[in-house]
Amino acid sequence: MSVVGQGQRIFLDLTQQLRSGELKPGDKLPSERFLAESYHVSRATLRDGLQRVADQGLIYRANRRGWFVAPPRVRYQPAIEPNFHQMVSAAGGRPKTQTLEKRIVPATATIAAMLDVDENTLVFYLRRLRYIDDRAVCCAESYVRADQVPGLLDCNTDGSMTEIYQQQFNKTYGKIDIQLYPTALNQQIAEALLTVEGASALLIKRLNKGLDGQVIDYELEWWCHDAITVCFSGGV
Amino acid sequence: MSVVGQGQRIFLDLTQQLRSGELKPGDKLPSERFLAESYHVSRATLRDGLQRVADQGLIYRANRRGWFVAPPRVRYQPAIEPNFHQMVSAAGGRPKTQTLEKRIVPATATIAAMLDVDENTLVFYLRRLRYIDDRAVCCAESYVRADQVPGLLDCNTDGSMTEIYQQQFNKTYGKIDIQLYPTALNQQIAEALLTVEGASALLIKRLNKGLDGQVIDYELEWWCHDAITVCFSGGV
DNA sequence: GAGTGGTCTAGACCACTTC
DNA sequence: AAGTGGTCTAGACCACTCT
Repeated sequence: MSVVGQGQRIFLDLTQQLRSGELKPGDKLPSERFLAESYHVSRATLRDGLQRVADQGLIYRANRRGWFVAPPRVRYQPAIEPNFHQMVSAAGGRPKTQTLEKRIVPATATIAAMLDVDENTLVFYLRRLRYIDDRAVCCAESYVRADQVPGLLDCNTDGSMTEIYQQQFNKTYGKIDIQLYPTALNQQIAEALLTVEGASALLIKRLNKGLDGQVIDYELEWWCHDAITVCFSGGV
Repeated sequence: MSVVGQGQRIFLDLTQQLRSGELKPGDKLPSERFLAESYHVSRATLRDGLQRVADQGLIYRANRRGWFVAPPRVRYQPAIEPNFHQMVSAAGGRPKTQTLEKRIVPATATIAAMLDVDENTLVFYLRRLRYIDDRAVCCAESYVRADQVPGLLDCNTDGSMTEIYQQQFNKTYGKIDIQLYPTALNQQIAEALLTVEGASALLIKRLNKGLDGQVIDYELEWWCHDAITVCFSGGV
């Protein structure tokens, strides 16, 4: 099977154009109908090719807006550098955080177990969007123990939570447990990220403890998979 | 936009069947034509629905063989437990490793930089397949410094490399640096994993150093994304 | 309002797996 | 040999974005 299909041909050609710099980060690709015609394929086949490029993280799709060239991935070291703004700035990008929602909610069984509190204990819930260069790349849901950082909801949460914890409550992260799942976006998250339901994503679950070993918060981060490279170390 | 499309309807229904246990891990789904007819949709739409389920990691596609129910993910802690056989056994699965290729090759610029040797230095190259319960879930390419473990290629590499290092060469891993990319499979790897070019995958790059800080090997692991949950810790 | 992307149909042909 | 998945076509209609 060394025959190259049409979808693969388009993938190879676009990949080449992207690597050679003919297309630059942030550029919008021509319309699907135009591209399909230039490759002499049907729109379905063209979209297959585009999807392959997107799976590699070289382009991404903005819902109903078209296909765009993805910027280089940002190095994300969740175990040692949980500060989004510092991370993006260091990589030469413009970070932004927008709080979509902050409420007090009763802990579900799952959340209660993670936070090490009783079910239905009231906890803070935050939903925030992370931007790099005006593109929403991450939607983060945080469940925070109210007893650890009372009054959190009165703070401006459009910056770094670690800074708030430290400056307002004198709390610093100790151990951080991280789980990582390649998965797909549900409708709500997809909408927030201006992309489509089912778009492939990286789900990072973080359980953050204080220096005293007590759980501070539990976070679900839904990342556009093309935006980051996750890095960490182990061993001695 | 609260209208649920056909693809999504199929996704929801199959997800429900999988969670309820009507379909069990390893089961083959009915043929696409049969499913399309039962949902009263075209094959293209049916495949869209199947793809969404696969993106969640609940089913997977075996090239030309059909769609199968995926077993639960195995916890993979690359930073502290690099032993595949132990990991899978602990999770109740049957692990297997098959060496596809072992050769001596000159280091390319990239590989030389990672291994901290001169370009074109001769290094060991291994390509191995990892199985869980007879399903190939990972294709691993290793570049090993010959000066660290001379004679490695004469060993049976169908087991754990860390054990060989330790028992034959008295070498133990010290620091491990890990990078993680959600990406898509190329043709060669896809073929080895009995899946299709472009299937979404998790690429894990590991740089393994000895206790003396010298690089021992550099490994590229291509994982079927549904097979594992990556876990690690950080902080104090 | 024009153009575009999102979704879907109803076929087709081939190569491969399975029986 | 039959059935299946892999790939592709040539349309269609709608809802949304863009200008």
